[in-house]
Amino acid sequence: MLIDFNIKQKIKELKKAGKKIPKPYFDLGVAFWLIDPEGVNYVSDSKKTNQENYEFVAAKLKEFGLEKVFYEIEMPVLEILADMEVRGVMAEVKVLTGLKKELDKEIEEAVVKIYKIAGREFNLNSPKQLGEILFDVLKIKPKRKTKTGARSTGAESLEAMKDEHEIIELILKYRELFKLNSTYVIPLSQIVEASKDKRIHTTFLQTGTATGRLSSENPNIQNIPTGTEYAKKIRSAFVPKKDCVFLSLDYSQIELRVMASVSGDPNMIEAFKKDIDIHALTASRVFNVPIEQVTKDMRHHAKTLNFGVIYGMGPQAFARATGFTFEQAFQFIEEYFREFYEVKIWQDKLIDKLKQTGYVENLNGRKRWLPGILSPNQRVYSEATRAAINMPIQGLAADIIKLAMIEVKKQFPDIGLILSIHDELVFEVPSVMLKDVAPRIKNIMEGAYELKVPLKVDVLVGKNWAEVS
DNA sequence: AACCTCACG
DNA sequence: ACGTACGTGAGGTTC
Repeated sequence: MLIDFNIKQKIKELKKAGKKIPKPYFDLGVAFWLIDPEGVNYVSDSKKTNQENYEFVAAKLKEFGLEKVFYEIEMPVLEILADMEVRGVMAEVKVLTGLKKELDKEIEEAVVKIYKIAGREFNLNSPKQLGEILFDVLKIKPKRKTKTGARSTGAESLEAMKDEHEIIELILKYRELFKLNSTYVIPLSQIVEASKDKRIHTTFLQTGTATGRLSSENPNIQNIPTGTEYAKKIRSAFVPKKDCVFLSLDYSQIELRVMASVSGDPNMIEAFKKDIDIHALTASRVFNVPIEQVTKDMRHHAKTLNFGVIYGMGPQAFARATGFTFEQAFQFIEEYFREFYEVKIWQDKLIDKLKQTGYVENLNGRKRWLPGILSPNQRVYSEATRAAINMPIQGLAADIIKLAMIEVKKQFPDIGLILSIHDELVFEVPSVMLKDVAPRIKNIMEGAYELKVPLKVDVLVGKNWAEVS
Protein backbone atom coordinates (compact mmCIF):
# COMPACT_ATOMS: atom_id res chain seq x y z
CA MET A 1 0.00 0.00 0.00
CA LEU A 2 1.23 3.48 -0.89
CA ILE A 3 1.43 5.44 2.35
CA ASP A 4 2.40 9.09 2.12
CA PHE A 5 1.42 12.72 2.49
CA ASN A 6 -0.04 14.59 -0.48
CA ILE A 7 -0.97 11.62 -2.60
CA LYS A 8 -3.23 13.86 -4.72
CA GLN A 9 -0.10 15.49 -6.12
CA LYS A 10 1.38 12.10 -7.02
CA ILE A 11 -1.84 10.98 -8.64
CA LYS A 12 -1.95 14.16 -10.72
CA GLU A 13 1.54 13.51 -12.03
CA LEU A 14 0.65 9.91 -12.89
CA LYS A 15 -2.54 11.05 -14.61
CA LYS A 16 -0.68 13.61 -16.71
CA ALA A 17 1.80 10.91 -17.70
CA GLY A 18 -1.07 8.63 -18.63
CA LYS A 19 -0.12 6.07 -16.00
CA LYS A 20 -2.30 3.95 -13.76
CA ILE A 21 -3.02 4.91 -10.19
CA PRO A 22 -1.51 2.53 -7.64
CA LYS A 23 -4.09 1.08 -5.25
CA PRO A 24 -4.68 1.00 -2.45
CA TYR A 25 -3.23 4.25 -1.21
CA PHE A 26 -3.39 5.85 2.22
CA ASP A 27 -2.97 9.61 2.56
CA LEU A 28 -1.44 10.49 5.92
CA GLY A 29 -2.38 14.17 5.69
CA VAL A 30 -6.03 13.36 5.14
CA ALA A 31 -5.96 10.83 7.97
CA PHE A 32 -4.48 13.30 10.46
CA TRP A 33 -6.96 15.93 9.28
CA LEU A 34 -9.85 13.53 9.92
CA ILE A 35 -8.86 12.72 13.47
CA ASP A 36 -8.29 16.42 14.17
CA PRO A 37 -9.07 18.85 11.35
CA GLU A 38 -7.60 21.89 13.09
CA GLY A 39 -4.67 20.12 14.72
CA VAL A 40 -5.59 21.14 18.25
CA ASN A 41 -4.90 17.69 19.78
CA TYR A 42 -3.18 15.58 17.16
CA VAL A 43 -0.65 16.50 14.52
CA SER A 44 1.66 14.45 12.32
CA ASP A 45 5.31 14.26 13.31
CA SER A 46 7.70 15.03 10.46
CA LYS A 47 10.58 13.45 12.41
CA LYS A 48 8.78 10.13 12.24
CA THR A 49 8.77 7.80 9.25
CA ASN A 50 5.62 7.40 7.17
CA GLN A 51 5.25 3.91 8.62
CA GLU A 52 5.35 5.27 12.18
CA ASN A 53 2.85 8.02 11.38
CA TYR A 54 0.68 5.44 9.64
CA GLU A 55 0.58 3.13 12.62
CA PHE A 56 -0.41 5.94 14.91
CA VAL A 57 -3.07 7.49 12.70
CA ALA A 58 -4.57 4.21 11.49
CA ALA A 59 -5.18 3.22 15.10
CA LYS A 60 -6.77 6.60 15.77
CA LEU A 61 -9.07 6.33 12.74
CA LYS A 62 -10.30 3.06 14.19
CA GLU A 63 -10.59 4.40 17.75
CA PHE A 64 -12.63 7.41 16.60
CA GLY A 65 -14.90 5.50 14.21
CA LEU A 66 -13.49 7.32 11.19
CA GLU A 67 -12.53 4.35 9.03
CA LYS A 68 -15.67 4.53 6.91
CA VAL A 69 -15.27 8.25 6.29
CA PHE A 70 -11.61 7.72 5.44
CA TYR A 71 -11.82 4.67 3.20
CA GLU A 72 -15.24 5.20 1.64
CA ILE A 73 -15.35 8.97 1.32
CA GLU A 74 -12.01 10.74 1.55
CA MET A 75 -9.74 8.29 -0.31
CA PRO A 76 -12.13 7.92 -3.26
CA VAL A 77 -12.71 11.72 -3.35
CA LEU A 78 -8.97 12.35 -3.38
CA GLU A 79 -8.70 10.74 -6.79
CA ILE A 80 -11.69 12.66 -8.12
CA LEU A 81 -10.16 15.94 -6.99
CA ALA A 82 -6.95 15.04 -8.80
CA ASP A 83 -9.01 14.46 -11.94
CA MET A 84 -10.85 17.78 -11.59
CA GLU A 85 -7.64 19.70 -11.05
CA VAL A 86 -5.92 18.17 -14.06
CA ARG A 87 -9.01 18.65 -16.18
CA GLY A 88 -9.45 22.31 -15.26
CA VAL A 89 -12.12 24.61 -16.65
CA MET A 90 -11.89 26.61 -19.86
CA ALA A 91 -12.13 30.41 -19.76
CA GLU A 92 -12.23 32.90 -22.61
CA VAL A 93 -9.50 35.45 -22.09
CA LYS A 94 -11.17 37.88 -24.50
CA VAL A 95 -14.24 38.14 -22.31
CA LEU A 96 -12.04 38.85 -19.31
CA THR A 97 -9.78 41.43 -20.96
CA GLY A 98 -12.84 43.18 -22.41
CA LEU A 99 -14.32 43.26 -18.96
CA LYS A 100 -11.12 44.66 -17.51
CA LYS A 101 -11.28 47.61 -19.92
CA GLU A 102 -14.87 48.30 -18.94
CA LEU A 103 -14.07 48.11 -15.24
CA ASP A 104 -10.92 50.25 -15.51
CA LYS A 105 -12.97 53.00 -17.13
CA GLU A 106 -15.81 52.89 -14.61
CA ILE A 107 -13.39 52.75 -11.68
CA GLU A 108 -11.50 55.78 -12.99
CA GLU A 109 -14.75 57.72 -13.36
CA ALA A 110 -15.74 56.95 -9.78
CA VAL A 111 -12.28 57.91 -8.51
CA VAL A 112 -12.39 61.31 -10.21
CA LYS A 113 -15.81 62.10 -8.73
CA ILE A 114 -14.79 60.94 -5.26
CA TYR A 115 -11.59 63.05 -5.22
CA LYS A 116 -13.56 66.07 -6.36
CA ILE A 117 -16.09 65.71 -3.56
CA ALA A 118 -13.38 64.95 -1.00
CA GLY A 119 -11.47 68.02 -2.12
CA ARG A 120 -8.21 66.06 -2.40
CA GLU A 121 -6.66 62.88 -3.67
CA PHE A 122 -6.05 59.97 -1.30
CA ASN A 123 -5.63 56.21 -1.38
CA LEU A 124 -9.16 54.88 -1.74
CA ASN A 125 -7.95 51.37 -0.91
CA SER A 126 -6.75 52.46 2.50
CA PRO A 127 -9.51 52.16 5.09
CA LYS A 128 -7.44 54.44 7.29
CA GLN A 129 -7.25 57.27 4.75
CA LEU A 130 -10.84 56.76 3.66
CA GLY A 131 -11.92 56.98 7.29
CA GLU A 132 -10.07 60.30 7.67
CA ILE A 133 -11.87 61.72 4.63
CA LEU A 134 -15.31 60.49 5.68
CA PHE A 135 -15.17 61.18 9.40
CA ASP A 136 -12.71 64.06 9.79
CA VAL A 137 -12.94 66.02 6.53
CA LEU A 138 -16.59 65.42 5.64
CA LYS A 139 -17.68 65.07 9.27
CA ILE A 140 -19.87 62.04 8.70
CA LYS A 141 -20.78 60.21 11.90
CA PRO A 142 -19.05 56.81 12.22
CA LYS A 143 -21.57 53.99 12.52
CA ARG A 144 -19.53 51.01 13.67
CA LYS A 145 -16.09 50.23 14.99
CA THR A 146 -13.76 47.48 13.83
CA LYS A 147 -12.59 44.95 16.37
CA THR A 148 -9.44 46.97 17.02
CA GLY A 149 -11.47 50.12 17.61
CA ALA A 150 -11.00 51.90 14.30
CA ARG A 151 -14.00 53.59 12.66
CA SER A 152 -15.35 51.03 10.24
CA THR A 153 -15.62 51.80 6.55
CA GLY A 154 -17.03 48.38 5.68
CA ALA A 155 -19.97 48.06 3.32
CA GLU A 156 -22.43 47.61 6.16
CA SER A 157 -21.31 50.86 7.80
CA LEU A 158 -21.31 52.70 4.49
CA GLU A 159 -24.86 51.51 3.75
CA ALA A 160 -25.95 53.13 7.00
CA MET A 161 -24.38 56.45 5.91
CA LYS A 162 -25.86 56.43 2.42
CA ASP A 163 -28.44 59.13 3.15
CA GLU A 164 -25.95 61.44 4.83
CA HIS A 165 -23.58 62.13 1.95
CA GLU A 166 -23.49 61.74 -1.82
CA ILE A 167 -19.94 60.39 -1.65
CA ILE A 168 -21.02 57.14 0.01
CA GLU A 169 -22.75 55.68 -3.00
CA LEU A 170 -19.72 56.41 -5.15
CA ILE A 171 -17.43 54.72 -2.66
CA LEU A 172 -19.65 51.64 -2.55
CA LYS A 173 -19.61 51.54 -6.34
CA TYR A 174 -15.83 51.95 -6.38
CA ARG A 175 -15.36 49.18 -3.83
CA GLU A 176 -17.55 46.77 -5.78
CA LEU A 177 -15.84 47.39 -9.10
CA PHE A 178 -12.32 47.43 -7.69
CA LYS A 179 -12.94 44.14 -5.91
CA LEU A 180 -14.18 42.43 -9.06
CA ASN A 181 -11.30 43.76 -11.10
CA SER A 182 -8.44 43.14 -8.68
CA THR A 183 -9.58 39.84 -7.20
CA TYR A 184 -11.17 38.16 -10.21
CA VAL A 185 -10.92 39.74 -13.64
CA ILE A 186 -7.22 40.63 -13.65
CA PRO A 187 -5.86 37.48 -11.93
CA LEU A 188 -8.10 35.16 -13.93
CA SER A 189 -7.09 36.68 -17.26
CA GLN A 190 -3.42 36.40 -16.26
CA ILE A 191 -3.91 32.76 -15.31
CA VAL A 192 -5.62 31.93 -18.60
CA GLU A 193 -2.99 33.78 -20.62
CA ALA A 194 -0.23 31.84 -18.89
CA SER A 195 -2.08 28.56 -19.19
CA LYS A 196 -0.86 26.06 -21.79
CA ASP A 197 -4.33 24.66 -22.40
CA LYS A 198 -6.30 27.88 -21.86
CA ARG A 199 -7.89 26.26 -18.85
CA ILE A 200 -7.86 27.27 -15.21
CA HIS A 201 -6.53 24.58 -12.89
CA THR A 202 -7.43 25.27 -9.29
CA THR A 203 -6.17 23.30 -6.33
CA PHE A 204 -8.84 21.77 -4.16
CA LEU A 205 -7.82 21.60 -0.52
CA GLN A 206 -9.13 18.36 0.91
CA THR A 207 -7.81 19.13 4.40
CA GLY A 208 -8.43 22.86 4.46
CA THR A 209 -11.57 23.12 6.58
CA ALA A 210 -12.70 22.24 10.09
CA THR A 211 -16.06 20.85 8.99
CA GLY A 212 -15.26 18.48 6.13
CA ARG A 213 -15.94 20.84 3.30
CA LEU A 214 -13.53 21.30 0.44
CA SER A 215 -11.89 24.61 -0.23
CA SER A 216 -10.15 25.90 -3.33
CA GLU A 217 -7.06 28.04 -3.97
CA ASN A 218 -4.83 29.46 -6.71
CA PRO A 219 -7.32 30.52 -7.86
CA ASN A 220 -10.24 30.08 -5.50
CA ILE A 221 -12.88 28.82 -7.89
CA GLN A 222 -15.52 28.55 -5.15
CA ASN A 223 -16.01 32.27 -4.62
CA ILE A 224 -16.39 33.57 -8.16
CA PRO A 225 -18.98 36.38 -8.01
CA THR A 226 -22.62 35.70 -8.77
CA GLY A 227 -25.66 37.93 -8.95
CA THR A 228 -24.70 41.41 -10.17
CA GLU A 229 -24.38 42.23 -13.86
CA TYR A 230 -20.60 42.35 -13.74
CA ALA A 231 -20.59 39.09 -11.81
CA LYS A 232 -22.57 37.45 -14.58
CA LYS A 233 -20.10 38.77 -17.12
CA ILE A 234 -17.24 37.19 -15.18
CA ARG A 235 -19.05 33.86 -15.02
CA SER A 236 -19.88 34.05 -18.71
CA ALA A 237 -16.13 33.81 -19.41
CA PHE A 238 -16.16 30.22 -18.13
CA VAL A 239 -17.23 28.00 -21.02
CA PRO A 240 -17.37 24.31 -21.97
CA LYS A 241 -15.06 22.85 -24.60
CA LYS A 242 -16.19 22.18 -28.16
CA ASP A 243 -19.43 20.25 -28.58
CA CYS A 244 -20.05 20.34 -24.84
CA VAL A 245 -22.45 22.16 -22.51
CA PHE A 246 -22.30 22.98 -18.83
CA LEU A 247 -24.56 20.88 -16.65
CA SER A 248 -25.00 22.26 -13.15
CA LEU A 249 -26.84 20.45 -10.37
CA ASP A 250 -27.30 22.00 -6.96
CA TYR A 251 -28.84 20.68 -3.78
CA SER A 252 -31.83 22.74 -2.75
CA GLN A 253 -31.56 23.86 0.90
CA ILE A 254 -29.33 20.96 1.80
CA GLU A 255 -28.27 22.35 5.17
CA LEU A 256 -31.81 22.98 6.38
CA ARG A 257 -32.81 19.51 5.23
CA VAL A 258 -29.84 18.06 7.10
CA MET A 259 -30.82 20.03 10.21
CA ALA A 260 -34.42 18.79 9.97
CA SER A 261 -33.17 15.22 9.65
CA VAL A 262 -30.45 15.11 12.29
CA SER A 263 -32.56 16.99 14.84
CA GLY A 264 -35.57 14.82 14.02
CA ASP A 265 -37.84 17.84 14.31
CA PRO A 266 -41.30 16.62 13.21
CA ASN A 267 -42.56 20.00 11.96
CA MET A 268 -39.51 20.67 9.84
CA ILE A 269 -39.43 17.10 8.54
CA GLU A 270 -43.09 17.31 7.55
CA ALA A 271 -42.50 20.58 5.72
CA PHE A 272 -39.72 19.09 3.59
CA LYS A 273 -41.67 15.89 2.97
CA LYS A 274 -44.54 17.98 1.61
CA ASP A 275 -42.08 20.22 -0.25
CA ILE A 276 -43.52 23.30 1.46
CA ASP A 277 -41.66 26.63 1.10
CA ILE A 278 -39.73 26.34 4.38
CA HIS A 279 -39.01 30.07 4.76
CA ALA A 280 -42.67 30.97 4.19
CA LEU A 281 -43.70 28.31 6.70
CA THR A 282 -41.23 29.62 9.25
CA ALA A 283 -42.52 33.17 8.69
CA SER A 284 -46.08 31.99 9.12
CA ARG A 285 -45.30 30.29 12.44
CA VAL A 286 -42.93 32.87 13.90
CA PHE A 287 -44.94 35.94 12.87
CA ASN A 288 -48.21 34.18 13.57
CA VAL A 289 -50.02 34.75 10.29
CA PRO A 290 -51.58 32.31 7.82
CA ILE A 291 -49.05 31.17 5.24
CA GLU A 292 -50.97 32.92 2.42
CA GLN A 293 -50.53 36.24 4.24
CA VAL A 294 -46.76 35.98 4.57
CA THR A 295 -45.21 39.06 2.94
CA LYS A 296 -41.90 39.21 1.10
CA ASP A 297 -40.36 40.99 4.06
CA MET A 298 -41.61 38.42 6.54
CA ARG A 299 -40.31 35.58 4.39
CA HIS A 300 -36.96 37.30 4.09
CA HIS A 301 -36.64 37.70 7.86
CA ALA A 302 -37.67 34.07 8.31
CA LYS A 303 -34.97 33.04 5.87
CA THR A 304 -32.43 34.98 7.92
CA LEU A 305 -33.71 33.19 10.99
CA ASN A 306 -33.51 29.74 9.40
CA PHE A 307 -29.94 30.32 8.32
CA GLY A 308 -29.12 31.97 11.60
CA VAL A 309 -30.24 28.92 13.55
CA ILE A 310 -27.84 26.77 11.53
CA TYR A 311 -25.10 29.15 12.65
CA GLY A 312 -26.13 29.36 16.29
CA MET A 313 -27.17 33.00 15.95
CA GLY A 314 -28.37 34.90 19.02
CA PRO A 315 -30.94 37.70 19.33
CA GLN A 316 -28.32 40.43 18.96
CA ALA A 317 -27.16 39.21 15.58
CA PHE A 318 -30.71 38.55 14.43
CA ALA A 319 -31.72 42.05 15.46
CA ARG A 320 -28.84 43.58 13.56
CA ALA A 321 -29.49 41.54 10.46
CA THR A 322 -33.18 42.40 10.33
CA GLY A 323 -33.53 45.77 12.03
CA PHE A 324 -35.74 44.32 14.75
CA THR A 325 -35.15 45.49 18.30
CA PHE A 326 -33.27 43.12 20.56
CA GLU A 327 -36.50 42.31 22.39
CA GLN A 328 -38.38 41.54 19.18
CA ALA A 329 -35.51 39.41 17.92
CA PHE A 330 -35.45 37.57 21.24
CA GLN A 331 -39.19 36.86 21.02
CA PHE A 332 -39.03 35.63 17.44
CA ILE A 333 -36.17 33.26 18.21
CA GLU A 334 -38.12 31.95 21.20
CA GLU A 335 -41.11 31.44 18.95
CA TYR A 336 -38.91 29.67 16.43
CA PHE A 337 -37.72 27.15 19.00
CA ARG A 338 -41.27 26.63 20.27
CA GLU A 339 -42.30 25.71 16.74
CA PHE A 340 -39.19 23.65 15.97
CA TYR A 341 -38.67 22.38 19.48
CA GLU A 342 -36.58 19.32 18.58
CA VAL A 343 -34.00 21.58 16.96
CA LYS A 344 -33.45 23.24 20.32
CA ILE A 345 -33.28 19.88 22.10
CA TRP A 346 -30.79 18.61 19.55
CA GLN A 347 -28.59 21.70 19.97
CA ASP A 348 -28.61 21.42 23.76
CA LYS A 349 -27.66 17.73 23.67
CA LEU A 350 -24.90 18.49 21.24
CA ILE A 351 -23.36 21.07 23.58
CA ASP A 352 -23.69 18.70 26.55
CA LYS A 353 -21.85 15.99 24.67
CA LEU A 354 -19.21 18.48 23.55
CA LYS A 355 -18.52 19.40 27.17
CA GLN A 356 -18.09 15.74 28.05
CA THR A 357 -15.97 14.65 25.10
CA GLY A 358 -14.25 17.78 23.83
CA TYR A 359 -15.53 17.26 20.29
CA VAL A 360 -18.64 17.39 18.12
CA GLU A 361 -19.29 14.89 15.36
CA ASN A 362 -21.66 14.46 12.46
CA LEU A 363 -23.73 11.35 11.66
CA ASN A 364 -20.78 9.73 9.94
CA GLY A 365 -18.43 10.27 12.88
CA ARG A 366 -16.56 13.18 11.32
CA LYS A 367 -15.14 15.15 14.25
CA ARG A 368 -14.17 18.64 15.28
CA TRP A 369 -12.39 19.30 18.57
CA LEU A 370 -13.52 22.49 20.27
CA PRO A 371 -11.46 23.14 23.41
CA GLY A 372 -13.00 26.62 23.59
CA ILE A 373 -16.08 25.06 25.18
CA LEU A 374 -14.13 24.87 28.46
CA SER A 375 -12.90 28.45 28.30
CA PRO A 376 -13.83 30.83 31.12
CA ASN A 377 -13.87 33.57 28.47
CA GLN A 378 -17.50 34.10 27.45
CA ARG A 379 -16.61 35.09 23.94
CA VAL A 380 -14.40 32.04 23.33
CA TYR A 381 -17.06 29.81 24.85
CA SER A 382 -19.78 31.30 22.65
CA GLU A 383 -17.68 30.92 19.54
CA ALA A 384 -17.16 27.24 20.35
CA THR A 385 -20.90 26.81 20.90
CA ARG A 386 -21.80 28.30 17.53
CA ALA A 387 -19.12 26.35 15.70
CA ALA A 388 -20.40 23.20 17.41
CA ILE A 389 -23.98 23.78 16.32
CA ASN A 390 -22.93 24.36 12.74
CA MET A 391 -20.39 21.57 12.26
CA PRO A 392 -22.66 18.48 12.20
CA ILE A 393 -24.88 20.23 9.65
CA GLN A 394 -22.25 21.69 7.36
CA GLY A 395 -20.18 18.53 7.81
CA LEU A 396 -22.93 16.14 6.81
CA ALA A 397 -23.86 18.26 3.80
CA ALA A 398 -20.19 18.04 2.81
CA ASP A 399 -20.25 14.25 3.14
CA ILE A 400 -23.39 14.04 1.01
CA ILE A 401 -21.93 15.95 -1.91
CA LYS A 402 -18.69 13.95 -1.67
CA LEU A 403 -20.67 10.70 -1.76
CA ALA A 404 -22.56 12.02 -4.77
CA MET A 405 -19.29 12.81 -6.54
CA ILE A 406 -18.05 9.28 -5.86
CA GLU A 407 -21.22 7.61 -7.11
CA VAL A 408 -21.41 9.78 -10.23
CA LYS A 409 -17.80 8.98 -11.05
CA LYS A 410 -18.43 5.29 -10.38
CA GLN A 411 -21.29 5.21 -12.86
CA PHE A 412 -19.69 7.64 -15.33
CA PRO A 413 -15.91 7.21 -14.97
CA ASP A 414 -15.12 9.56 -17.85
CA ILE A 415 -17.63 12.30 -17.03
CA GLY A 416 -16.20 15.82 -17.01
CA LEU A 417 -16.77 16.88 -13.44
CA ILE A 418 -15.09 20.25 -13.24
CA LEU A 419 -16.40 22.12 -10.20
CA SER A 420 -17.60 21.21 -6.72
CA ILE A 421 -18.93 24.21 -4.82
CA HIS A 422 -20.32 23.02 -1.47
CA ASP A 423 -23.84 22.19 -2.64
CA GLU A 424 -23.33 22.27 -6.39
CA LEU A 425 -21.59 20.14 -9.02
CA VAL A 426 -20.79 21.45 -12.49
CA PHE A 427 -20.06 19.09 -15.37
CA GLU A 428 -18.79 19.66 -18.88
CA VAL A 429 -20.68 17.11 -20.97
CA PRO A 430 -20.98 16.45 -24.71
CA SER A 431 -24.29 17.91 -25.90
CA VAL A 432 -25.30 14.56 -27.37
CA MET A 433 -25.00 12.89 -23.96
CA LEU A 434 -26.97 15.49 -22.04
CA LYS A 435 -30.42 13.93 -22.31
CA ASP A 436 -29.15 10.63 -21.04
CA VAL A 437 -26.78 11.84 -18.37
CA ALA A 438 -28.57 14.77 -16.69
CA PRO A 439 -31.52 12.86 -15.15
CA ARG A 440 -29.26 10.06 -14.03
CA ILE A 441 -26.85 12.39 -12.24
CA LYS A 442 -29.80 14.14 -10.62
CA ASN A 443 -31.02 10.78 -9.34
CA ILE A 444 -27.60 9.82 -8.07
CA MET A 445 -27.31 13.10 -6.15
CA GLU A 446 -30.79 12.85 -4.67
CA GLY A 447 -30.08 9.28 -3.60
CA ALA A 448 -26.54 9.86 -2.34
CA TYR A 449 -27.58 9.73 1.31
CA GLU A 450 -30.68 8.58 3.13
CA LEU A 451 -32.14 11.31 5.33
CA LYS A 452 -35.50 11.57 7.09
CA VAL A 453 -36.41 14.11 4.42
CA PRO A 454 -35.97 13.98 0.65
CA LEU A 455 -32.92 15.53 -0.97
CA LYS A 456 -33.88 17.83 -3.82
CA VAL A 457 -31.60 18.73 -6.71
CA ASP A 458 -32.14 21.52 -9.24
CA VAL A 459 -30.68 21.12 -12.73
CA LEU A 460 -29.46 23.81 -15.13
CA VAL A 461 -27.92 23.53 -18.59
CA GLY A 462 -26.11 26.28 -20.50
CA LYS A 463 -23.32 27.43 -22.80
CA ASN A 464 -21.42 29.24 -20.07
CA TRP A 465 -21.25 29.34 -16.29
CA ALA A 466 -23.49 32.42 -16.02
CA GLU A 467 -26.30 30.51 -17.70
CA VAL A 468 -26.21 27.76 -15.11
CA SER A 469 -25.90 29.98 -12.01
C1' DA B 1 2.22 39.36 9.78
C1' DA B 2 -1.79 41.63 11.22
C1' DC B 3 -5.61 44.04 9.83
C1' DC B 4 -9.56 45.42 6.96
C1' DT B 5 -12.51 44.36 3.52
C1' DC B 6 -15.26 41.35 0.62
C1' DA B 7 -16.21 37.42 -2.79
C1' DC B 8 -18.69 32.64 -2.32
C1' DG B 9 -21.82 28.55 -0.06
C1' DA C 1 -18.68 49.09 26.42
C1' DC C 2 -18.59 45.94 23.71
C1' DG C 3 -17.86 41.44 20.52
C1' DT C 4 -22.12 38.11 19.69
C1' DA C 5 -24.06 34.09 12.61
C1' DC C 6 -21.01 29.15 10.36
C1' DG C 7 -17.27 27.85 6.84
C1' DT C 8 -13.67 29.50 3.42
C1' DG C 9 -9.45 32.44 0.19
C1' DA C 10 -7.59 36.69 -1.59
C1' DG C 11 -6.29 41.59 -2.47
C1' DG C 12 -4.79 45.68 -0.47
C1' DT C 13 -2.61 48.59 3.28
C1' DT C 14 -0.04 49.20 7.33
C1' DC C 15 3.42 48.15 10.70
